Amino acid sequence: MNGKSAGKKTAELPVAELSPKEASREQARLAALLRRADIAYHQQDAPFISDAEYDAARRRLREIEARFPALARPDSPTGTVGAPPREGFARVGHAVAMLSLDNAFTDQEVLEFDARLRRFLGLGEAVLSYTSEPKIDGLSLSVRYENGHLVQAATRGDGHTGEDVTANARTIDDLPEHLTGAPAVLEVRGEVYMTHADFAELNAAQRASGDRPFANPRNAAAGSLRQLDPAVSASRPLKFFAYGWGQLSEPLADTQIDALARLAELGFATNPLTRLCHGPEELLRHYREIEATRADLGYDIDGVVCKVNDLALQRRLGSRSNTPRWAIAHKFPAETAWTRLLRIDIQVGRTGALSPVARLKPVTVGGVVVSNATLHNEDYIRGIDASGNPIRGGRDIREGDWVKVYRAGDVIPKIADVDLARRPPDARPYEFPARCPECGSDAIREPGDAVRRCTGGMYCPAQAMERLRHFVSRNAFDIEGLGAKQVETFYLLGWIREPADIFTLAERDAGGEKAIAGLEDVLNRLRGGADPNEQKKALAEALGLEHFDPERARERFEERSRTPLARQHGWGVRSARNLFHAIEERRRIALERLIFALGIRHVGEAAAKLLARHYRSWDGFARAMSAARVGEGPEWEELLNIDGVGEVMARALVIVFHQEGERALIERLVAQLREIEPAREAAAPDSPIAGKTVVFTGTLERMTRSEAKAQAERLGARVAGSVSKKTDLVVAGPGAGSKAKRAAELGVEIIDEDTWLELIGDA
DNA sequence: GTGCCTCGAGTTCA
DNA sequence: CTCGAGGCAC
Repeated sequence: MNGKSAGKKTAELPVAELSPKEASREQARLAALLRRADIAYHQQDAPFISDAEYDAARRRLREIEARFPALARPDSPTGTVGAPPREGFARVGHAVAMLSLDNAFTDQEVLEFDARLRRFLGLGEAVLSYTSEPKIDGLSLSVRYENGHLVQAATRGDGHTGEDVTANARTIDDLPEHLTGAPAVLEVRGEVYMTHADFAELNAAQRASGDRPFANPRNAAAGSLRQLDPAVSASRPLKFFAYGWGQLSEPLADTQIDALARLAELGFATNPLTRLCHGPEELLRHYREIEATRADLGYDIDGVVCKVNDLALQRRLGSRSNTPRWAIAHKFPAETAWTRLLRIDIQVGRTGALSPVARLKPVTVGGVVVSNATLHNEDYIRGIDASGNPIRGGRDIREGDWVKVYRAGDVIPKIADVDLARRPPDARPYEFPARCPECGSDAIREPGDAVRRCTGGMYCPAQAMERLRHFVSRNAFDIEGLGAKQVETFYLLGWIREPADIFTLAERDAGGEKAIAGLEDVLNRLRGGADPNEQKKALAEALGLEHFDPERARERFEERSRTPLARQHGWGVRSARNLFHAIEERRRIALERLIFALGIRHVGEAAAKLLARHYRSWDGFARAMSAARVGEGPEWEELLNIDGVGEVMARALVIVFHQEGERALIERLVAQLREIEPAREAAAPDSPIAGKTVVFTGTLERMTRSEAKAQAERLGARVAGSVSKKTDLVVAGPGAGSKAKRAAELGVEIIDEDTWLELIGDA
């Protein structure tokens, strides 16, 4: 700048032009201002500066702290500096789930979306209005305001539980700290992103400081928001577009477009390209407009989001388990790249499924280097199914081919095309192995099945190892310090061949345990003895040394305390002990985790939960499975009658409990456990439906079936899939058919949805 | 038997 | 994230 700038008041200078001294002065001024403002606002309820001025001051202070880290003080009112870096982020539950969106890739799919909604709503030929806005390629954030104050910010996570990134979110300029005239509770949802310009600058700085540059703006934004030290986040140029909301104490508006306008009024950035569109043709036109300007936007977008404008209609349409019915993401075609397919490998999964994987000449697709891609199954590689029909997306793929790679959903690498012109003349159609490449057993394909499976069962090393990995996975036994990698190592060492072995590991490692006990003895002697010479003598003796020598004593000490495990690379005495401790703790396990951990085919997390809730205890479950016979008898009927269990799953369960090898494996495991916690008892034993068996049928209008089911279970009822003598109550919506009829025949009480809601006291 | 919808299983890379 | 398939309503 020019020499005059020195004469300007410090408060007016851009932060970049401040000398360290000026910065320090300015920092003190701003900190004092903010502190006074906070007191006036919170304690005296008499603000003397506007929210905008407050935010500007806070932003400036943050900028100074980011640029002059030496000035950062732990008591800074920005609350962003000096906070002790934490282990990770606290988990936060979302009061209103953050759902993901259904995708559309073609115009056709958008037209179908519109047609589906009009059919669902019974609108006939009437035109539905939608909002249409760019889909920002960043990461979703939910920001909670209470009485106008920003109190919490959370990432999406799995949609139900995210991570608490409040301190970091406070450093985003587009997020006001205070709102005026907002509902008492307001959760704003939107996308955190980084512009191309900021991204380039950040990466230049990363390179200059020797740090690794980020692959793309989205990764940079995600990495910046998930910094453990908020001061680092503060120095990153993150931005935010609001596009929706979660929990609200009062509605924002009657339509999506007005709600967005309201958010903009409150001080949030909303995307300027948002339009109201009448009917699907306008949606498609807007999509093309946005596609045309995509390159000039200055930030990444990966499509356009269409939402039903009328919020009352949104409510009527409701949501499926993971996606709202009233919105769709119309995605741009994914980026692709050509590369050479070097080789096709076969992997063997937990259930014995043989999956072909393409090993590729590494190639960059969408900023990420890809060297593997899934090829799904046998038919996919041949491009035709078993009956000779071409399959969707399938190609005749051969080793040596040039292939076009893309990342489905911007994540999973897949093969989109094969360049036949460049196919090597000697390329042969890939011959899918008929034997398991891991154990040599026959690999067969059941009729109607898409995958070929190894028949080696628990005797196939690949399957055994995959089953162990599944056993220790997050929703199964989840043993700290025993991840997929560790089990793999232990499996290869021969220490763990089946789940029960995990629990005898400590015992078998006991050579070391004894040594540790011996060392403790030595330590005790050291602490007890008064005479240093006596101590040395005692120590030498305990370590089997003739004379005391510090170096040799230490060597011996280490050597003695090393058990087989502790001798492993990356392990030590302490980590081994921690592992054994974590394993001990898991001798107590929730029933549903145990059932899931068994890795029975078709029995995933949801099914395991169902079974645990139904049978209540391990004994009840195991006895029923052992007593059941496929296709007949009361136990079989009971199993099938669980809502969500069909014949295929029931068969898989019963068969496992009747195969000698599998059964013995389960028994060996259970013998190692101390306590299997029964499924949670009814939360409300005094509710009117506690202990009753309820069946839902027909269309429920006020809630989804799964919501109704979850609610009934919370209140202590069992939800069954079909009506029998044991059914106490049938809740029938419009369109109920055979089930209501059968209930009437059996004299079971039938009520409608409203009566049901009244009954459970939630009208 | 057909058409949702959800779940299970397998997948990649940072 | 996606595909295939199980389960259920119609």
